[in-house]
Amino acid sequence: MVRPRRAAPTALPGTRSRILSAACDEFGARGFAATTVDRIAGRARVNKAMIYYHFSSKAALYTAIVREMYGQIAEQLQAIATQPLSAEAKIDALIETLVNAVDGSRHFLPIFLREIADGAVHLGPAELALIAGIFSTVRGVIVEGVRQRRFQQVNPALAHFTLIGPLVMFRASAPVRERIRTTQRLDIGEVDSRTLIAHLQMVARRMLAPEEGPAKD
Amino acid sequence: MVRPRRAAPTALPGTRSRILSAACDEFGARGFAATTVDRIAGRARVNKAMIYYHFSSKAALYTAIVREMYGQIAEQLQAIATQPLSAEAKIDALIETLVNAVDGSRHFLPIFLREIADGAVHLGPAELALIAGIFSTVRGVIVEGVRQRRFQQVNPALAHFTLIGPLVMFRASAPVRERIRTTQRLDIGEVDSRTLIAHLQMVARRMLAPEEGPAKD
DNA sequence: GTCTATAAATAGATAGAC
DNA sequence: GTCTATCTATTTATAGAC
Repeated sequence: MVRPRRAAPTALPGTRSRILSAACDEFGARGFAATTVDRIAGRARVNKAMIYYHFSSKAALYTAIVREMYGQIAEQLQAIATQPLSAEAKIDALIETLVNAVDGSRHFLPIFLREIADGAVHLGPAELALIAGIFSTVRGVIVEGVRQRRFQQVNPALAHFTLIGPLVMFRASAPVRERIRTTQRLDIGEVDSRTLIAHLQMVARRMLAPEEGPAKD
Repeated sequence: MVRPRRAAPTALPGTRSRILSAACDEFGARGFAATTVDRIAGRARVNKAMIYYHFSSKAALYTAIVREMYGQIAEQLQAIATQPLSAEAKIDALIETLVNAVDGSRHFLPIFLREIADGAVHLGPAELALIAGIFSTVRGVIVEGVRQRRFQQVNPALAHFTLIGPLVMFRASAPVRERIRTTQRLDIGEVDSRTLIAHLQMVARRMLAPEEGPAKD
């Protein structure tokens, strides 16, 4: 699926990937508008003109990053949804994969949150399709479980965001919590990936459990 | 608490509030960095120089908006937490108040989400204290319920974000869902305030219910 | 592929008249 | 309080040498 980049024979090693990595850092830390091409170039240790040699514009560089980031996670989730597992097991696996993806990339959530806040104005149909795919996969498993009467008659849209909302907001707000902890003397608390996964799976189990009779565990 | 503005005797009516309203629209729609003082001036139908007469800088205008927005909700939540109610009733009331606040302001969530994503770099101690107050109030009710054994032994930080995360992400993502619905033919679904409140209260009740014996309702 | 130099547009902010 | 005009710095993007 990933089209191999034809690197010119005389290319310096990794220039393009250094640009991508630096841009990811900058966009993740500051957002699209506040990020300057100058800073990306400086961080990547290349001249600014190099960025325009490899990418047609600041926006094209940004969408390239979004496509790579969200393409990976969309694929992983899709793989889970198509496995022959119970709806409960798929939910657990989706949660584990989402937490690992979020905890594996410092920039995944900041970029995601800003696109949500911006109404995805920086994204084209291709990137929007990836986000739609993520949404569709999670939602599909919930609908499947409800149809099979394994889950209670919950609104799929609300159940969907009850799965991802706590993860997204808790992990994304860590820097703000850290500022609050130091300047306001209020420690809200941190948890490791394993604890977070267990909590989200507990919430999902309780939320989705049918009205009568407890969930099977 | 709100210091009354001394309007100069000859002031045109509402200039300052038109600026605040226009700035709220612009910051909410585009974020701090992408918003220009020119656009705010145009929307408020005042000259750009007027903005600098009323506010010392773009940043000061922004923080004034944040203080007003988050000050109001912080007060409302605090009022609930100090009432003589059971922890369960306080949770229900907090949820209802939060949903109504979110649904009552088009710009509340976009601004909040971007500050989360940015690590609150645009906020000073005063604005940070307001956000800390919101966090502290919600968290305090959870800790209270756990201490009274009315809630199960849940991690307060995780329970906290399980309450607000679904609300924030579901409502904030409505514009993106709308784009997905029209361009990707995927309808994830919308709900009214009442349905959203009921769902969040259901999730809270199930999440917090003690291990043995159902919640009292 | 990589660089220097610069174009062209736009940003935040201010001076000063009224 | 409100406006016109402008300053200064910064930004995206490109031309052209090597």
